[in-house]
Amino acid sequence: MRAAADILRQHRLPVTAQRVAVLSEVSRRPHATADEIAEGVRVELGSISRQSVYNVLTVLTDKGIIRRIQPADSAARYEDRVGDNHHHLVCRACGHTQDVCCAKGHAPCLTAHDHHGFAIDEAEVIYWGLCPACQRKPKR
Amino acid sequence: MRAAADILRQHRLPVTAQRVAVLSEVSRRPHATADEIAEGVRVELGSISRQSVYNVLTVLTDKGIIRRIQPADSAARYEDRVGDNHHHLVCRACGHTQDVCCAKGHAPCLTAHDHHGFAIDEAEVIYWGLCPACQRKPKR
DNA sequence: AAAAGATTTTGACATTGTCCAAATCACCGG
DNA sequence: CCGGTGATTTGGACAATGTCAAAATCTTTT
Ligand SMILES: [Mn+2]
Ligand SMILES: [Mn+2]
Ligand SMILES: [Zn+2]
Ligand SMILES: [Zn+2]
Repeated sequence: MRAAADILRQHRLPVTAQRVAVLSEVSRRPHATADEIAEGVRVELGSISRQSVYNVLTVLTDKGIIRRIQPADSAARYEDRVGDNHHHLVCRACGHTQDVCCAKGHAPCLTAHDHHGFAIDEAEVIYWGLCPACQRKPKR
Repeated sequence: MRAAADILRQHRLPVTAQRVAVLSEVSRRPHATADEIAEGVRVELGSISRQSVYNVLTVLTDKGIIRRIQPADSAARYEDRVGDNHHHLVCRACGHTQDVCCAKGHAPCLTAHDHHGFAIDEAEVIYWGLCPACQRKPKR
């Protein structure tokens, strides 16, 4: 995996400490929320504004360097792995998010039978359930 | 379709004007948000508190009378059609949401190849794209 | 018709984001 | 290496969507 700074330069984005730290954190901790990323970055950098975290995540997402996913009942999550059209397993209890390979190959990996005239560009699949840890916890 | 009041009684829920109106509105206008439902109910009832709309939607959802869906970049939406495991086509531009039959039969209609020990109870599929109307609008 | 329990309301509060203007920084050219 | 310039970062206000809790009101049941 290339260094964050190189990736930024490659996309002609000015290299700033905040961008390097946010991108590194996203790589280090897949599926983290903006807040979790901010925490991680503060360990590295000492501080970063909430707004900058959002700014950086947005520009990286727009450039296609990272991907944003937004499962129900959770803040948006971000990840490094782009372009491989994988899907997610999400725990209803703790929100733990796990990558899962696409059953088919490329996007869109499913075709709606009757697409009602929509021009579909992505089929998003989220498998909901309980992660192994939460299955063991007392149910109520 | 049975009258809202009957459905409520059938589930042993006290029948109130607010519940009847909210449930009717959800039936009448599939995939509406809580705010849109509130507007609709106010036409019927004159007024309803924001909190009651949420209370009613929550109890109806918990009883399985309606279903809540939460596409990215949109408030939660509600619908009548439960238990048929259908999916959705969502317009990236205007949020218009269209039902689409499940490619397979029952839930979970897809099986993750490697499910990483998760106990999966639902495979949620959202097809993203542009609705016919938004395809015609000038792109920018 | 009254009692008991559930629902509705009101108003405060939480979370997750976005908007804007001022301060600061990164990069380029000399 | 030093400014200048345009982009980025910050801080603070604000917006959207929900949730919490207590008091008032309604439904159901005797
Ligand atoms: Mn992933
Ligand atoms: Mn639907
Ligand atoms: Zn879990
Ligand atoms: Zn549209």
